[in-house]
Amino acid sequence: MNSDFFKETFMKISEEKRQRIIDAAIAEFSEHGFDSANINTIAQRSGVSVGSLYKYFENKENLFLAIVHVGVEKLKAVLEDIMKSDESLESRIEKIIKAIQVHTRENVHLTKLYNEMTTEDRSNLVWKIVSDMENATAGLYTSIIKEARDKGYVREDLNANLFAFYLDNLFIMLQFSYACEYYKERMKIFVGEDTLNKDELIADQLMKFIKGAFFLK
Amino acid sequence: MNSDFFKETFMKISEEKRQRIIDAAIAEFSEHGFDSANINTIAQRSGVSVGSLYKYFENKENLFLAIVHVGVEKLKAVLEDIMKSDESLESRIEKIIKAIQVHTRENVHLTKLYNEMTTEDRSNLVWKIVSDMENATAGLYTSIIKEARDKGYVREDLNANLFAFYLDNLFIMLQFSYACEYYKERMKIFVGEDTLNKDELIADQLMKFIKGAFFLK
Amino acid sequence: MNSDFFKETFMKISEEKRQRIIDAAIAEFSEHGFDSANINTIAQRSGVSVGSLYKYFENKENLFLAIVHVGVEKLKAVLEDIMKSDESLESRIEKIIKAIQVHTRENVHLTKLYNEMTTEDRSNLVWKIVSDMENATAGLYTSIIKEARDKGYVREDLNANLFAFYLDNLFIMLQFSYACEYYKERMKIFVGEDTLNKDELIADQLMKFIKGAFFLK
Amino acid sequence: MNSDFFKETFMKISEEKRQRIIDAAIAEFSEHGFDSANINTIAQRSGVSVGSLYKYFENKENLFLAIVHVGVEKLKAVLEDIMKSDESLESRIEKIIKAIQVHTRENVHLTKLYNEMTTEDRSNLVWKIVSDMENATAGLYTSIIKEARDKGYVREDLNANLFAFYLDNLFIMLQFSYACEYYKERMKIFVGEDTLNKDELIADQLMKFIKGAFFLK
DNA sequence: AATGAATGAGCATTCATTCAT
DNA sequence: TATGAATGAATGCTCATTCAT
Repeated sequence: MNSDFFKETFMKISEEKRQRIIDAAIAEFSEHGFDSANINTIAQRSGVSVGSLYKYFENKENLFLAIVHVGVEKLKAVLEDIMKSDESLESRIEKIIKAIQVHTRENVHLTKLYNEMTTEDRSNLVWKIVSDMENATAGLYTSIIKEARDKGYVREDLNANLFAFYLDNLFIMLQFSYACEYYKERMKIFVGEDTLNKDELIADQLMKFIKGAFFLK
Repeated sequence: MNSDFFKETFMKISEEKRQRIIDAAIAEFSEHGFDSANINTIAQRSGVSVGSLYKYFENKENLFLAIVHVGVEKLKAVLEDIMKSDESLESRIEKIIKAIQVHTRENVHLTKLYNEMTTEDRSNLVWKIVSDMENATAGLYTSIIKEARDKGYVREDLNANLFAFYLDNLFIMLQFSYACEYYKERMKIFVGEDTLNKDELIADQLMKFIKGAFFLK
Repeated sequence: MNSDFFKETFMKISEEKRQRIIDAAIAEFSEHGFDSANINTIAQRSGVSVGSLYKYFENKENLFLAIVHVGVEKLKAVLEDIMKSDESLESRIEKIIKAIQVHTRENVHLTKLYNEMTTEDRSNLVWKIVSDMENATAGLYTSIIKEARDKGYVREDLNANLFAFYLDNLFIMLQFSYACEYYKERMKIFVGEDTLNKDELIADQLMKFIKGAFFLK
Repeated sequence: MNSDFFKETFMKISEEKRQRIIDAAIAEFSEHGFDSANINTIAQRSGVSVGSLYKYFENKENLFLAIVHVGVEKLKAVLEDIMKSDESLESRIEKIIKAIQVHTRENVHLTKLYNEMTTEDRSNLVWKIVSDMENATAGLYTSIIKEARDKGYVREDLNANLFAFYLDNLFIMLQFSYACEYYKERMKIFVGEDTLNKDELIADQLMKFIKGAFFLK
């Protein structure tokens, strides 16, 4: 963990307690946003006193940033894992789509938090944490696309940077559509009520969409 | 205007005063988010007393919802205007992209507000307002795509609903990338610092991306 | 009143309410010192809501400074009134002593506050307010002493500045001895339990002490 | 040491550690006042755990009182040393003035603490500790003055108790003027900026002032 | 005996909402 | 109808004190 946001003491407590705090904070922040999130509630939810919380984190903002950091690292790990294999662009994209479906469902709060972050006043600070990941994935996408283009696997006339951008846009919206109430409702309009059972359809069609965009026919 | 969110009195005041209130509220809510937005500040900014504000709107939430409603209607008008022409799918998509670029720049606050809305807590209420528009656009996209598919203009194997969904996803992210700090920063990673001067490139490549996804070659 | 410390709104309320707030604040601050003084208690004591208090004063510190200012102005008025007459040094000193006895008893809280002030961390800020008075009285004392010296009424070998300093020191201690618990107890050691009935003795002997110090015999 | 304020355990630790605690406490209390003084900071400053501190002292108040006691004893020693010689009143006063100048500069914290003590709230408790010294010095001053008066060395018409009182008042103010920020600033008004280099002048004039008050001419 | 992590009551300050004028 | 002063509940943060190790 990046210790810019928490004090030494936070690493001295039991792994289990640390996790309880992180979980409670992610839940609270993702449900209410930064301003309305209640530190006292986080303390209660995690079975820790407010005083202790302030022993671990300088203030509310740092707790928030630490939490964001955790979320980012988790997502980064998932994506890098996939991207660093040496499979084809096509199969990597397919894997990412599936991974997003699984990871997002398992980390709904984290994804909500990510959406929350994009609205904050604090986005400059937040940006410092997230940019690391965004840079990493952007770079990966772009280079893989370039490689595929140079090998003649995908159309020549595409701008690798922008295609990577649109690709990532589709992925981000996919995440939100699985986690955030608003986007979940919105997806129902297109997919129907039982979105849960349509994972495969959603993935297949997205794959088709993306392949069409990228590949020669 | 939909009177679910404001009291009769709001329609009795001058158009100009009403607009001042709406503008001030949009600015305040989009800058600080729902919770941190300050009703007293909105009153000041719009040159109206708090007392009056509460004569026009039941409470903070209703003011927010009324504002959201305004934003939605505005966006809806832009989109419907474009979609209701009888041009080809391709040229309509092109027009939407350009329209988003122009409209978003002119209505940064509104777009931020839209992002804000997608955030928890109030999303159920918000959904009631937005669903109307989302349904409309979703329906439009889908039917146009179906039509094009039936006419053999686009690939046969696409699911019109889902392709419409991904299309709209790309549009939403494009809006945010032009208006919200976080997404603006993120776009820079892919496009470089001077995103302002790359409107055409961004539009062209997005067009290429979408055309590839949809069209036969 | 010096408006550096309160907001306009404070002058818009009724004289009576303003006085209640000032009295409550003086009492609270003089009893507990700056840090332990409780704003919520001041609000209650003065029959005003906390919210209102914060409408009148930016924060706790400004309320404190405003209060100090009031006290200083009051004392200043008393002293200047006496010093500006054109009586002899001797009779002016006598009048000051009597005035201190009366004023201090009538403004016990204010005098306690003055003692409190001398200990505060905040003494730089406080100093700005008080220095005005201290400068005024110091100047007055010094010039009167100089005048008396030049006229040959008092000993020639005295340094007017320093004699003014010691004179004022005696006056300050006299005030505290009438108002602050600690100094009251201490005075009893010298004067006996019923200090209350010994005003005259105390004044006479102090007069004798000072006259001896100043005057030729 | 008077064990009313500390537990047995405090005497069982090394002299050096004890001194560290006392020094840290004097510094903290004199810098911030009783309420804002931070026990945890005192623990850190003295390199002792909070737990231990509470093993030595029942609570914050008792630590404060113990500290006050130390300060009082120190001052008492200085004064008694001087007063118990059998020199003349005049030379004893002179010695006290010089001693105050030296001692105060060496024990600024202690003097600030003394001023702090005179403040409300705790003054009853404090009084119990200080009264011992005040009684001693008051008695000493008074008896010496009486003696001098009976011997015809000083004016007959003075009330020994009250003259002792005023004398002590001058001494107290001298101390504060050398140690406490507020009083230091105030002294500058009378003496000018470089008070540091005017020790002799200050002492000489005070001597003159007091001698005038006491002695026949 | 010594430690220092944990506790939670307490307080300054904000702001949605009300209501007398 | 309009005003804006008044309200007071709510919350981030601190620190004296405890107690398991």
